[in-house]
Amino acid sequence: MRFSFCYIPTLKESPADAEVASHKLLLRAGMMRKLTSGVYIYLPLGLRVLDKISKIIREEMNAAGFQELLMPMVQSADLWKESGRWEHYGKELLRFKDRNDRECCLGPTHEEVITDMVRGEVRSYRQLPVRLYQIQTKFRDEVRPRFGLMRGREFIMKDAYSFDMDIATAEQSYKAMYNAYQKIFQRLGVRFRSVVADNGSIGGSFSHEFMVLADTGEDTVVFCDNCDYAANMERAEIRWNGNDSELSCPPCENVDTPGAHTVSEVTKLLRVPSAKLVKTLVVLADGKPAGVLVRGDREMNETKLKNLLKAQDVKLADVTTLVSLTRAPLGFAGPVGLDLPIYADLELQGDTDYIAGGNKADTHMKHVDLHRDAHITAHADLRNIDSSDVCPQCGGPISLKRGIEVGHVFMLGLKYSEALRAAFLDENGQERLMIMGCYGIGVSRIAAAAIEQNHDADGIIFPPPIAPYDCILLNLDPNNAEVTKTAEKIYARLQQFNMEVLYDDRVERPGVKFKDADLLGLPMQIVVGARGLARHVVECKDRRCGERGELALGNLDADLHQWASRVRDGWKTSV
RNA sequence: CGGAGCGUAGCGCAGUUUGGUAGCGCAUCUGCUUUGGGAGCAGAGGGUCGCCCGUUCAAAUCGGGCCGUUCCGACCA
Repeated sequence: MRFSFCYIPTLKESPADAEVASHKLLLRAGMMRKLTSGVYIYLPLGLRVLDKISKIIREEMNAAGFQELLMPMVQSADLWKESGRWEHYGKELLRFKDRNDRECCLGPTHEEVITDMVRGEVRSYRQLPVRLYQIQTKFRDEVRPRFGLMRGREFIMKDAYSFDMDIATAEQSYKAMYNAYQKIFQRLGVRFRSVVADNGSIGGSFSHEFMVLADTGEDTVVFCDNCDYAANMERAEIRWNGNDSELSCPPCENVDTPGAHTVSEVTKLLRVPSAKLVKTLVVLADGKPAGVLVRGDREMNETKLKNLLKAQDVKLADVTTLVSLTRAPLGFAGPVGLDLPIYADLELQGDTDYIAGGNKADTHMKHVDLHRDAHITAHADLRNIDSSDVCPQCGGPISLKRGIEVGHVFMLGLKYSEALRAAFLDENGQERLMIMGCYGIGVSRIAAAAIEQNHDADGIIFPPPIAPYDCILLNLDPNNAEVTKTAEKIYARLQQFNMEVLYDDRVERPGVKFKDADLLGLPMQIVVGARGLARHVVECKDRRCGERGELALGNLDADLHQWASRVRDGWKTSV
């Protein structure tokens, strides 16, 4: 493609509203523009990247036995009411009414639509399994869109769905997708890990996430340094050694702690480590209040609590509710005498003699023995794992890293087939519900994640599999007949080799072209200029490592091939 | 939803404190020179200062309301 024919509006400066590298660079490289919050126009170059990603996904999905279809973005509310998600999905579901006053929504995901279709079609176990996917625009009215393509409201997603007759074949579908995802992310050229994950509002029985590792990731991922354990922090279990201590504890008593609302204020005042404190959090689980106890140096894990209480929604109680329940100002809630169901973190079963809030202004309580002084409804794993914990699988040391979720596979079980009555007759003529799975990949998010992982001060460094072009060819002096003749010849030759080339034939100064070439991040640069021609060579550069070389005009084909494979191989070893 | 910031030419910003003719850099257009890492000189075009209401002789500037947008938090597949 000739640059002079292209719409590639590059920018020298980053727009002020871009915060992270991928957002800035996608804008600067002329790959996208913002229309409104969380909604972007994909410009020609950006679209090529999305197409490359989609092509790889399609190939692996097809190879895994899934067929592509395309479902509508506009959906009727009826199906969502039937599944129960019209009430539970929350404000992310963009709802509106059509001219006949019928309630509709924009599809944030398609379990309802596809299950409705399949239940109308499939009657017999002979028709199963059904394995389908689509690549389509989704809309989720996110509370806080941010970081450009990383968390948009409108975004492109590949979503796949499987319907099986029994658990065994459903697990085959799941396994097929898990393996396909491994291949897809390997082929895309991103550094990633699969981790055990929580099912969240999609529901179902178990799931894995595929995480691109990058500091700007919004998720925290836990890895074992010894074994293959890897999990999302939301989900990472804590190994508790169960050291029930029989230490005697003196009777509890109040202690004045004027103005000490926070754990750090209390520890400072009483000169004790924060591990000797019990933090009492009052939460509302689907509107019902409950107390949650974790050690002073720990963080509560909302996902674990939500799963324990089987609640749709868990949040910290607002101050008014808190004050009326504890009869004390914020910061002085405690378990003793608190008339609520109380859930305590596992490790609080062990030691005794804690300091806790006194449910009274400016008062804490010391020598608290939770067994003796409080009514604990249940003990459970309710806190976030941290780097002082050990691997729940092998007991080895763990490390925490940031990740960007680019894929998620779910075993749904009966969640939707039950709600929407997706049933079939088995070989005995018995009616049974289909076992479902669903599998998502954030196509547009991958583009952002890949750039987060692969860029430098000069611009993007595309992994070759998703680069919009394989190569950029710079004609440094379009007014020089000899230079132009050679550049045109190389341009034609590259195309004969089936290389995708962006030919910079613009009447611009060399510096402009060099800067744009680095910014766009195409893997290989070929430079045709008078200096090189005087020595019967053109120059080339590997964008990734910056290595430069020369192609002899007399041996062009062979030299080109050698460089192209060098750039490819150099990339592979760096992933 | 809570907190904070921002909104002035296509982009990046100054001007707002202390009201008085709308500015700078980049980009764009014309001409000349230049031509291997975002050129130089000369000239030109381009803005209802987010919107509405108010105060004032006079509002980008002061007051009120609204809208948009970004960041932090809460939330999230």
